[in-house]
Amino acid sequence: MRITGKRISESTIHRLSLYFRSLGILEKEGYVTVSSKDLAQREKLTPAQVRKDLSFFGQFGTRGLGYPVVELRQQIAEILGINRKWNVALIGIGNVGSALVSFKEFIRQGFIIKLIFDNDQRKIGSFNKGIEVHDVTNLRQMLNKHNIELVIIAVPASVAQRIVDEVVDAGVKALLSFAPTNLRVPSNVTMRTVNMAIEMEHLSFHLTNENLYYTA
Amino acid sequence: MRITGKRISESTIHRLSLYFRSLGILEKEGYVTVSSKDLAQREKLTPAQVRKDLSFFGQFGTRGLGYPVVELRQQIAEILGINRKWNVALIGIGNVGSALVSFKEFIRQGFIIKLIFDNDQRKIGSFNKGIEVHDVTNLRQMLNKHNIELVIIAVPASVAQRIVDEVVDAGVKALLSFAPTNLRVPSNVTMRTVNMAIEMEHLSFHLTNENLYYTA
DNA sequence: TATTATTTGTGAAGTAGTTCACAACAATTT
DNA sequence: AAATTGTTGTGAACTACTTCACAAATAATA
Repeated sequence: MRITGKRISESTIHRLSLYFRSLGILEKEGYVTVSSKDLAQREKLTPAQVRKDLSFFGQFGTRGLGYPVVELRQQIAEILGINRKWNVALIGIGNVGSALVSFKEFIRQGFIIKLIFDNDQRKIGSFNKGIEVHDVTNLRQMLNKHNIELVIIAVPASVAQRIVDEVVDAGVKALLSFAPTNLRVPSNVTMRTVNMAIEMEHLSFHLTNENLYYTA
Repeated sequence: MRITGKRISESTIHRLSLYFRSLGILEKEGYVTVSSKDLAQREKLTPAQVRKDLSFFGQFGTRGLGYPVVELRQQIAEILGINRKWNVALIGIGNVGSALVSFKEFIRQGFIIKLIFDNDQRKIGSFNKGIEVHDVTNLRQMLNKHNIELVIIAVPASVAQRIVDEVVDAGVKALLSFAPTNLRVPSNVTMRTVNMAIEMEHLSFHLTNENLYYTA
């Protein structure tokens, strides 16, 4: 466990993900070191922001030279917890669920979908990308049996809270939800929500209020 | 055009979307008015935050009583620009694209997918949810002809920037991208990016650094 | 009608996040 | 080997965002 004593904001974590990706590209391009200035430029940030973000977790750079690309990438992977595999379950194999199963980036990052659940008898027993679809009735015991650490919720809004409660009850501490509804989880559980309608609303806001004075 | 003279943060816009959804539920539940306290509770925010957010755009409430549910919802719809229909084009009808076409929330919010594009000859000419798939070669002229105001990018990372450039060139001012790569647009164009791998990395960060002292 | 209870709207205060600016240090050049 | 250049790491300053706190206004009650 890393002890920094300093608060880490969600924005910093988000930017670490961005740095991780840029460093992957830099590595492919053959760069050995990279300066905060270059990294900032690629992500449209300030060099100070990059240095500050990294400084929360240690001193990775060399003055006068910059950061070692391969090593920094590995360090960030460790910080983000993506230097290992995670057992993931997907609940709901509708349109969104199907797209997620095929999302190659997940596998590449070590997020391995081990189990798929649905409540539709026509889907149960079928296979998606080689993964069998299980009856959601057996949710809790299956999650435990397969040591699932991370669950993706891709079910209709109407049943989402019930499923979330069961998942939390099974001891899962991290959820990614695509259900367009407010879901409650205990404070020791992390849940992130992806709501594409809200993303669209940001865009329509900007189109509608083109000349409005707003911040980044 | 609304002139507030004050800066509106992206967080405020995001919360307006949340309020809009809560107000829809409140309306269904038969509430006539709602206090900032109640609204805040539903979204796990502070009452002051709710009032401050709304105050950027006008005075919608009545002291001692609260906000009129139906009217406030309509006002927020107007602010967000979702009191009308928007012509949307979807580029790339792979896994993600297919999921988006079926996403009912889009239609309900007035985001109408008018055109679908792909570069795969086997898909061109076929129909998805009643919408024909067009050859991406004709992108620019089709976008103009159909008055597309908003484009969703669901193509592989490798071709995303080229497509984005064409879309921008066609005069589109708002893009939603699902391509897991850094894309550049001019400053007068709004682009939002949904990257599910980054969402997963937030989760694995929290699982990995469970006891780390971090901010909301 | 007067009094009490609510709840908004907002300036002020407080907190969090970003950028500045420079000492410290490493690499390169002369 | 000294001087110059480049770049990090970080406290301080600044900016943005959130919460506080209360006057003002309305509704409910006596």
